[in-house]
Amino acid sequence: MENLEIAKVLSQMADLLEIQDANPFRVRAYRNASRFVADHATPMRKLVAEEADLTALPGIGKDMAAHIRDLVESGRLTALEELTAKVPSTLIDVMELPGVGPKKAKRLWKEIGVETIEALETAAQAGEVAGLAGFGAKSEQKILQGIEQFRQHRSRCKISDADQLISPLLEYLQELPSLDRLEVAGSYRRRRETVGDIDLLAITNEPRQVMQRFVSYPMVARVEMSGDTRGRIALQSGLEVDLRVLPAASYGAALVYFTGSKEHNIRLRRRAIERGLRLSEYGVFRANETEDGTAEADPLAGVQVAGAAEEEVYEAVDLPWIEPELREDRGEIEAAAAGSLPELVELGQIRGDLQMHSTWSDGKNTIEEMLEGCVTKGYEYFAMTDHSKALAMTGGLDAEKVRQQWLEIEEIQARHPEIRILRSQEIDILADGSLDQEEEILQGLDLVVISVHSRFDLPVGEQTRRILRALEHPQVDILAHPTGRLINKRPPFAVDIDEILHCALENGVVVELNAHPERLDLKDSHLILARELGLKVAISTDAHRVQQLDLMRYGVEQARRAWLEPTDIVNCLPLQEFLRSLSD
DNA sequence: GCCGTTTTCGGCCCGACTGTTTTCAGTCG
Repeated sequence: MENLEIAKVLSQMADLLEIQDANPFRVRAYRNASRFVADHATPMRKLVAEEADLTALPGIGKDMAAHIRDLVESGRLTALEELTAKVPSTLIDVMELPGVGPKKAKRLWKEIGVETIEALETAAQAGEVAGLAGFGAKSEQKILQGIEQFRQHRSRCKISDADQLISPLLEYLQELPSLDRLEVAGSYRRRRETVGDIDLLAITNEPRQVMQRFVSYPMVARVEMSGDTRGRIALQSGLEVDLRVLPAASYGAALVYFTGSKEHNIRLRRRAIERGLRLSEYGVFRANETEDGTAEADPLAGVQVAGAAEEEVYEAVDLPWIEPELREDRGEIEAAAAGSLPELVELGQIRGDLQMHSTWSDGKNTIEEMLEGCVTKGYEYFAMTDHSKALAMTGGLDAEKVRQQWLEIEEIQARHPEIRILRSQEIDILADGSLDQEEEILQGLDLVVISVHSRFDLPVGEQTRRILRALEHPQVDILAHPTGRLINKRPPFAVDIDEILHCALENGVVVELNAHPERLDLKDSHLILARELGLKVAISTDAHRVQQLDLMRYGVEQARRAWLEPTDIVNCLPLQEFLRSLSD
């Protein structure tokens, strides 16, 4: 059983326990374990096979370790079966609906026998829901609306789509003179590959005006909530946007809080408590105790010791400021406390782009146009990586065509001494692991990039062996988009990524982080593993037109999420050093 | 259910909004 599946079972456990009114901290333990397993690049089945001590993993104790072992070995979990005997597992879907949590799901089930979304729809349409205690006409309507949405689109929004969708909203809000500051926080600021919704943070002395403008944005499909300090709208695109309005004295604390992640925030708050402080979106306060010893209910009670800037919030809990991309509780708090935070790679440090296509195959621009685009970026070099002949639909190049292309490259290079063109190709890994190009051509290329474009459905063992065989070819330099996923479109092909990364390291092959926002392949947890192994990474745009050279930023952001520094990235090397690294 | 050199027991983050509750529970982020 793979990590994602194990994570799913653990999360189901959490949902079902919650419906049963289990100890909320027990529920949280399952959620934490689920999240950890989902994010972990090394397969649990491998750790189990090696008889590794699973309880050494964060958030995994004796019980979780046993659960994971059961799931790996039998694909089943007795504890889950016992739970689903008591609570129908289809209630998990019902809980996905907005406004329906564990308590209401339980009531729907116990009082009117609703176990599924379909049954709930029927009951709501018949008006049976509104009469239940805790429900009313509005919640019944909200449920019906939620079911509609549930069916339409459930996928998260790609970060690049979010960039596009919210920039006009930001401009619209910024036209308001009384708005002092506007920031996008949340997973968007952490630059996750997808975002569930958008969190906006506004600083103003006129909260009503800002909220009013927010809810009257022309692209609003519905207003879901609008109070004095918090509002929520759904755009016509389906993307939901939250706006929180705060005073300037709380700006830093609010930005920390709404940037998250939730797990990162929990750690910060715990540090605050350890120091006799209370941390909320309003600031850091010296904790006051009421006479009976309970916590003060007023969030602004006590003396504010920090809050206007992020730096001072971190300082109040004895930490340096932490880059948003790192705030996932994946060790950044410990590193910050120890003064060992990484010096994250920046876009300006990229000196070349190592995958792009031209009109020779399926690109839309000529080699020279792509060159000019790279010069504009200030690059020292770039690799011209048109497809190989197996990809006939892209006009892939056979040996003869490649030789012709070399002549053109030579001619263009002569006219453009300001940038080095690397003779390269994106060569298909055929189903048996051999490469789709003649040996003589492979020897003549400056850079050999390989990738899988076919037979995505091979069983995991076969797919892995196919790629391992290709990695062992002595001419190979870079393995491109190693898992083949397309976000929201195509799952990664079944492959043992752990084994592939190890094999790449042994064979001196660099792995590509494909910067295209639809790919972002490798994903952050894979890149973390690569870094731990000391495996180098290439960030490449895979541009098919000049404009797409701009996609580099998404790759760099993803790399930053994985703690990568410029020394981890081969295309941060100056040209001569990069060329030397290829010959090693 | 997890965790820990102050703890192996007793903690575990915190506040806003909605709807239906006539004073607050549930949900959400």
